[in-house]
Amino acid sequence: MKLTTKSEYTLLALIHLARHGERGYVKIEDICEAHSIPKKYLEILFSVLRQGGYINTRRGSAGGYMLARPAAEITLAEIIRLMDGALAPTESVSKYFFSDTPLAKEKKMIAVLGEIRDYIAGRLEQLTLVDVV
Amino acid sequence: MKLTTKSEYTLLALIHLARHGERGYVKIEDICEAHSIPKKYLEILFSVLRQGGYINTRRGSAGGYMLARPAAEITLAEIIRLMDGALAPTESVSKYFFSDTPLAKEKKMIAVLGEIRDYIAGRLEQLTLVDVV
DNA sequence: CTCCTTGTCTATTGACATGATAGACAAATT
DNA sequence: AATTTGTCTATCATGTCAATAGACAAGGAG
Repeated sequence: MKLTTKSEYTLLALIHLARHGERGYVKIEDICEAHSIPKKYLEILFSVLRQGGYINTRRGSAGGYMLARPAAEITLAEIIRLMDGALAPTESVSKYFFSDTPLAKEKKMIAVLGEIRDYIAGRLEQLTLVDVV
Repeated sequence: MKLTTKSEYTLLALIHLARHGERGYVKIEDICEAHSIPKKYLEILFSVLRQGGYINTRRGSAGGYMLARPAAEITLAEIIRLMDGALAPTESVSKYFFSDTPLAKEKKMIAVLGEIRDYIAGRLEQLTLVDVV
């Protein structure tokens, strides 16, 4: 499991959008100023969110970004997976990538790590943006 | 939290030593062959373990490596911390590094991540080498 | 219709960590 | 003395993270 500034900035920005709610589009610069995020960097992260269908955009003045789905339907797990990859501590215990890691043959290690993965995934899949706003 | 091949190779090697038990020193090459670990790379990892007091060494023929402490007293948590750093998902929820991360001001996020950290740390601190041999 | 505002795209960068390798050196056993 | 093994220093390729720059496209305001 990885949790880089990609996920962190993204979650911050999404929380910002969730707080702003239905009151129209939010300019990227407002978000960046509020949380000290480099503008050009957040643009890249937002382009991933847009392609993932999480946000709607509008250009021109009065343009900006807005949540495309209800905050209650966006889980922390999917955002982190989208930005930083699988939640498993190591590849060999990821549900979707059964590629070999050095530990792959140590069944007890795999069991331990799998258990931790299940906890992390379970917890983060329960939580949505509304829980952290 | 990070779990790279450093921790993975190290855990594998320690498990190997634990299985060999009191039956004398184990050559690094035997370990490498058994688990497909690059020899020169494992040497580096072993030097960290030695400086940490986890293994004893002996040179010359019939030399090699041996656990310096009972396997039951070596937790998975300390090995992973030694090789890959803190167990917390992100710096801002690490017990020892309260440095600022972007999420630092979002109390609910910190609570969630702290909870996950506590679970991971608790689990890995309970488990020792004998549990995974 | 034109200007201004804002998002979109392509690319490039520096810093750092990971994973690995090579070779000289030191110590202990036979 | 010869052989075996660990120890040390150094270097390397690759990839990711984090950030920045600049040209371009689209929409709204006047």
